[in-house]
Amino acid sequence: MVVDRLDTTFTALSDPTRRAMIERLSRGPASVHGLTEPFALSQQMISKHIAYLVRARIVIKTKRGRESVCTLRPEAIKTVSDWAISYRRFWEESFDKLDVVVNQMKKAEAGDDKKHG
Amino acid sequence: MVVDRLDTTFTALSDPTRRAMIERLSRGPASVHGLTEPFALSQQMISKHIAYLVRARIVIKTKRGRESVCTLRPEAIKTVSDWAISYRRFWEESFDKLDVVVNQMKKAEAGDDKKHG
DNA sequence: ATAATCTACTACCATATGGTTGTGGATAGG
DNA sequence: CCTATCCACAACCATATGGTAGTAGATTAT
Repeated sequence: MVVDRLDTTFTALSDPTRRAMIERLSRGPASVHGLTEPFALSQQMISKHIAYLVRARIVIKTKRGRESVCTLRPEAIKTVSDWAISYRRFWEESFDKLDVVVNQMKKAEAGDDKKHG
Repeated sequence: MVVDRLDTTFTALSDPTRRAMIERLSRGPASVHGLTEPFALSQQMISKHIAYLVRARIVIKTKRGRESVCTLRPEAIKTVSDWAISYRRFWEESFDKLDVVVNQMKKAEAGDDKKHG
């Protein structure tokens, strides 16, 4: 079930329009029409973009009369965060190593004035 | 500079082979050949996948003799984490609301036995 | 020098994606 | 009922991407 949702999730996130949609939806649900206005794109393209978000289960669409209301799924975004954070140890270690190097350089510089002429 | 690196970054992350490469590289640098073996893909495809990671500045390639050594850029992964975490407030609020709903349901259930009979 | 190894470059194919245009269905409002 | 609005569906196009096959360049080993 949780299989390769990461594929469709990251694909959905690779487009700036869709990320902007997420930003918009993070402030509350919106209809397809409501999502069309700010983006200067055709209604068809907006629907297509929404389809990618729905496929990745980032967004849920609900019929309400003649409108389709789009709602953001918080868990989906958290999934991305979880993926990245699983490498937290890696980048923190790297930054620690960088600190060590920087400090060594500072020490070397401090006792190294004569060489720089 | 920081422009739309998110586009290429998320595109790079949308493929399971490339995510596996990142996993591999998070445990240390590797040559193209070293990355080819575990994946049962042609050398050409591996190079192509690496190209996507390089384009997104997730990986850096360095020539060493006849080899190309690939190194992971920790900052790149952190960028993804930062993006997701920028919505942290959103999903935490949502989960809080969910908690409220769940608690209300529990309360309702507790004093509601007669209706279900 | 010759051969084996590591990598890049090119051409080629199928599918996915961003985008347009046209249209039809369903609902809301006059 | 008639019309405007909201949305979906289909056809179509250009480009990007996953993948294969063939080959050539550069470095290492014999």
